[in-house]
Amino acid sequence: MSENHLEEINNLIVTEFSKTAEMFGLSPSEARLFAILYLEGSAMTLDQMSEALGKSKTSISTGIRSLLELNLVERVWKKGVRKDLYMADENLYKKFMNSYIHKWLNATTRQEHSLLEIQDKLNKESKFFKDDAKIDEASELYDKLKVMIAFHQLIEKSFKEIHANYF
Amino acid sequence: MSENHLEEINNLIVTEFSKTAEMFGLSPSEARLFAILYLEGSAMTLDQMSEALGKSKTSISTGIRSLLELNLVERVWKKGVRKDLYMADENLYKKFMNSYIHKWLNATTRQEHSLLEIQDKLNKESKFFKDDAKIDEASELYDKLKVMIAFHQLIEKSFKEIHANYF
DNA sequence: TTTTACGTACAGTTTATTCTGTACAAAGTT
DNA sequence: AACTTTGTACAGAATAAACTGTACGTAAAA
Repeated sequence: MSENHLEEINNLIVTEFSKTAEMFGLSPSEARLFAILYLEGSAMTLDQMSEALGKSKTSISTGIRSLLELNLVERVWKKGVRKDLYMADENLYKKFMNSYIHKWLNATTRQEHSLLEIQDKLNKESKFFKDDAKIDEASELYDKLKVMIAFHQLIEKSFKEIHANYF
Repeated sequence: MSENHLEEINNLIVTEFSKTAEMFGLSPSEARLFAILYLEGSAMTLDQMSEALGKSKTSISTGIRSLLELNLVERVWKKGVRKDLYMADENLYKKFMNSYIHKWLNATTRQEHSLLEIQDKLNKESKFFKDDAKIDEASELYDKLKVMIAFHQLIEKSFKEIHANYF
């Protein structure tokens, strides 16, 4: 009886916490996998997670790989255990925020870089424009690019500040 | 010739900027729609966007609705124009960040609330537990819940700070 | 060495998302 | 009034994402 209650509450927590993980950019299935692992507290094998989620081992395997790449989960080793063991970091806030901020910083600097390249390209090409209409169009594009690049720089600044404040 | 070049550069910018918009949680199609609209600079009709993206008007219509809900786009009115006109806000940073932060704050407070309710439920139920194992399990769940709730509160704090710093 | 267990690549299937075309209501035009 | 035009609801089609089962390489166990 009370077994069921705990089971049910556990499920509620997993469901709710999955939503939070989704906010951090995890897909619904990655999120649920992480939630299960986090709530378990200790290391789990692929089979255990497969059992807990009712999904194939293959599916869990790819899911875990994503979480590893995001640095939200790590493989641990335990004496005498042959299967791979995986564990969610205890320090939720730190891990999630770190992973998230880095994802943003990576993406935004990369994108800023791309925009700078485009800007450069536009610069070179627009030298050959004679037609006034084209020159105007190019100049408008140029302005937009400037704004977008500045936008990226602001984002970078914000995320760097969060990072500096909390870690 | 140079027409093509501008065309191409425009397309590069749209593609690159879409990725940024995706970081803010837009789906790929929403992102591209926004990028088109933003880069255009002036108001566009559904038909124009449909043409520009090579998608059906129905598709644009639903896409625009999403962007409206996210408050990233607004409907504008122009004398003598019968069709609906939509425009992306010029102030990228402000709009995106605002939309983003509010999305986070909404979600995280809602989720925190849910967790508190679950905590309450667990509290009530665990009063009836006699079995030691169950009591331990309940207490572990309780601890996890506490951590998660604290996690949400930290997130809230972070996002409120960003909001305060920038607006 | 042979056997068994484990994890993942890959192909195919299932499920979810996105898109299209038709139909229709609301508003504009003649 | 009849006739256009415009936007969206809805159902079905196309596309993308998630999942499964089989197959196989690698490593531990017998």
